[in-house]
Amino acid sequence: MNKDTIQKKRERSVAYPSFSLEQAINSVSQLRKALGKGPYSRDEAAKALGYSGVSGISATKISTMVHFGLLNRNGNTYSQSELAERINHQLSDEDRNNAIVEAILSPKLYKELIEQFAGEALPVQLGNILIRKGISSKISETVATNFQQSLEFSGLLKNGVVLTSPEFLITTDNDGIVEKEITPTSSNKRLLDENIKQVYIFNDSGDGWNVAIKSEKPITSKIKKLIIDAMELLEVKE
DNA sequence: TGTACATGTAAACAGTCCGC
DNA sequence: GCGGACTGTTTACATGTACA
Repeated sequence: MNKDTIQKKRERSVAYPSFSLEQAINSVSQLRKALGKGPYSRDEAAKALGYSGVSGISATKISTMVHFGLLNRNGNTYSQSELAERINHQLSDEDRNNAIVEAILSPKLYKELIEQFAGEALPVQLGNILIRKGISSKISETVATNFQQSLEFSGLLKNGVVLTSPEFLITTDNDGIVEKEITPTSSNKRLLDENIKQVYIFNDSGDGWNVAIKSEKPITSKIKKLIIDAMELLEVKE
C-alpha cells in the first residue's frame, strides 16, 4: 500500500470476547499443559497456542481469555487465574460449574446482556442490539453467535431463554456435555447475590405463541395454569 | 495535563487446501 | 493448473494507562 495515500479512519469496536467461552477454556487448558500456571509473556503464550508469535489472531485469542478472567495480566506477563484452575482442575463438578458461570459474567458486555435479557428469550436481532452497544456492524453477528454459544455452554440458556440463575448447569463426562440440575449452594448463592438478582422463570410455547416470564416471586403451578390458559386463547380460530 | 508505551482491533495480504 | 475458501501474518491505528 502506498503510504502517501490518505488512509480511511478505521472503525474501532468496543471490547468483546472474540471466541466462545468453550474455546477460551480449551485455549487456557492448552496453555496450562504447555507452560504451567505462569507467568509467561504474550509471545510465549502465542507460541504455546501454536502460533509463530504475537499476531492479530493470537493476540485476540489471548485477550479473550483475559476477558473471561481465565488469565491474569500483570504488566507484560500472564498467568493462569484461580478461575481457570477451578475449571480445569476442579475439586467437584459443582465448583467447576460455578467457575464457568463466573467466567461468562466476567466480560462487561456479556454481563450487561445477561442482565438485560434475564428471563427473556434471546432476541433474534441480537446483532443489531450489539451494534447499538458499540460493536462493529461487520462482526456483530459473530459476537452474537459467540455469546449464544457461551450461554449454552455455561447452562444459562434454556429453550432459548436467558436464565438468571444457574438452575441447569453443565458438567462433562467422557461422552461429551450433559446437563445436570443442581440445587442452590452457599457458593453459587454468593455468585447470584453478587452478580444478578434471583428471579423465578417460566417459559412455554404453543401453536403460534411463545411466552417467557420472570418474577421475583415464585411462579406456582396455579399461576402457570392461568398463564397457559390465557395464551391458549390465542389459538382459538375466529 | 501531556507523552510514551502497551494492548486490542481492523484490514490487507499471503499461504494452503481442496474441488473441479 | 486454476480459482475460491479458509486460515494465519503483518501492519496501521485507536485506546487505555502509567508516569513525569
